[in-house]
Amino acid sequence: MTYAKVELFDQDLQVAAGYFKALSHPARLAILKYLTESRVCISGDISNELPLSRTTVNQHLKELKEIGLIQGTINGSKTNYCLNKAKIEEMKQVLNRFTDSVQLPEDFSCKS
Amino acid sequence: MTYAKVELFDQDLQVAAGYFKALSHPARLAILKYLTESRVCISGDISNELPLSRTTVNQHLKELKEIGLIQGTINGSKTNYCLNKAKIEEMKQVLNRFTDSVQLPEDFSCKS
DNA sequence: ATTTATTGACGCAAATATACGTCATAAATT
DNA sequence: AATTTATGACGTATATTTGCGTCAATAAAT
Repeated sequence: MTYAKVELFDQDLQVAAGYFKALSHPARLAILKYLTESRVCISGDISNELPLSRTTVNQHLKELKEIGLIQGTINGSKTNYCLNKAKIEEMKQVLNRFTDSVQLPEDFSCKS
Repeated sequence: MTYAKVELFDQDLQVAAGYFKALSHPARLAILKYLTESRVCISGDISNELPLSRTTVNQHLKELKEIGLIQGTINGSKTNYCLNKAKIEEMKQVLNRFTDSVQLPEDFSCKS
């Protein structure tokens, strides 16, 4: 998604890696978890929930927004952030498709 | 897993984020995929499969090894790398536990 | 109209990740 | 024994991520 060499890999691996990357920081997991529970909330509320400054949380929100997992709706001077259900479902599919592809057989063992 | 602030989050989020991070680069996904198909192989073989130098691939292998997803067995002058089935299963559980936790209800919609 | 919130954009410093080349080491080959 | 192979450790340059403070802009409240 970011480094030059990344583009030399198969498209499906790039896409999967992109989602994994979006989930690679606990702050972003915490945000998704919080949005799941509250369904709708404003960004300010979220930074109160996390041990990070408002600007840093905002940056994580931006990242999640850019990959499409959440969406922000402007409401007066506030912004309501919530999960993008369709995108989340798509992500789950992509992630499962990958993790399923590394399924090992019952009798597997490391033969050295 | 890496940044100082990461440790301020719940343990389960840290663990999940650690696995997601391990999967956040297509080279590592390609390695896992390749190991799944060949079951056992040497590191040199893998770098031939990827558009990266041997040392870079070695570094990705090291990362996967450190988190436990793969293991390397020294065999003479060669090293046989293969998947650590138990750890992979554990990872899948952790990842699923998280993704399941962001399951949204049928009637969900962004209320602004 | 003037403050007071609420946000996002911008820039900066420090920490990490990525990608490689070079070396050293040990095994296999000649 | 000398050479070739195979690997990992180490160092380095560059790119990206984190984390945060400051500012500007807009909305809300006084």
